[in-house]
Amino acid sequence: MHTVKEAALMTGLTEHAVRFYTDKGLVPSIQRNSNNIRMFDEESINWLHGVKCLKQSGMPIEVIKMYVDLCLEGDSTIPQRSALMMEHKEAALAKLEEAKRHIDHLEQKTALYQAILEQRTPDTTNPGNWDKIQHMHADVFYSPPMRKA
Amino acid sequence: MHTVKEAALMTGLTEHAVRFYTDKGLVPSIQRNSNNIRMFDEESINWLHGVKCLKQSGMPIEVIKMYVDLCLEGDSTIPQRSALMMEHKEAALAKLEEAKRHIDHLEQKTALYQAILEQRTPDTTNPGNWDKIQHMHADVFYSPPMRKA
DNA sequence: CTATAGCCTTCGTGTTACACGAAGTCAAGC
DNA sequence: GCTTGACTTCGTGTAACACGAAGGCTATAG
Repeated sequence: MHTVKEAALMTGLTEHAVRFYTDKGLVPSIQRNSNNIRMFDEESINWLHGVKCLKQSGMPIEVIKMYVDLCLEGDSTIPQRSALMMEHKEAALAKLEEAKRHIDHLEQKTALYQAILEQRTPDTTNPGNWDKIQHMHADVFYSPPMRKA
Repeated sequence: MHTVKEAALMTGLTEHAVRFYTDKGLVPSIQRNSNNIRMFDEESINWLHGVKCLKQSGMPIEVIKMYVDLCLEGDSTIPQRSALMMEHKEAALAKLEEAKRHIDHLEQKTALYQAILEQRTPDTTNPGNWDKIQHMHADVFYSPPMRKA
């Protein structure tokens, strides 16, 4: 049996978030002891993990709540739950793909910066270098610094 | 040259967001025509893409603004920009890893649901199935629906 | 010439998922 | 008996827009 503080540590959530989730009914297995203190058993910790997973993968609290409520209604809601999860998984996968593209983008930027820095500030005054330099800077971010303004 | 609407379409942002970003100074290359209308050239579209990338990978607008301002200061800020990007890339990578774990989690859930559904509602009334059923439901999400309450 | 459409502005409110602090209340342990 | 740690409610703040309203400009089409 764990307290809020422990549950927070175990899940990587803040105490605020843990209380918030329990108060919203996202941790149905939770119990209070005689002193009204939230007691988390392993199952409750699992729910917290699950809620964290769903939330961090983009599901709004409201929808998580719906899902939890469906769980509480018993086996008859399994088809709906399944559909919900499938949909959400697809959405999360799409986001993951986009995140990968963003990472690629960032990789390119950092690689460019590294290339520039490893050249130890190429001699900008030597016209012979200009092509190279222009080209190098050309995409960091996303053009040579504008001096238009 | 593109209008706000076009820029929104091209980048996948909303018009609101595009105006928001330009007003915050995140698109330094943007110009207004004689009728005070925002005109996006290719460079501005690129900035929008870049801002979108940074934001969606978790960078707060405020920090993006700092980065853009550094860009405008010229080559002398390249080391800072590089460091900023490296840090952000690392953070984004960490998030990506976590996202992957979440996806794994979701895969398991959906697989479990599929398994249950493909068995076409196993006969819950037959005690011979109970072990199987209990076990199957045991992790969907994250225990058999509580009937404690 | 006027009507419509598209762009602009500012204003104001709503949203999500908390973060944070304050104030006050318990119960347990030293 | 005092500190500690848990609890409560209250209230405010935040980010990054979303959305609508009101009002104004300009270009174009009929």
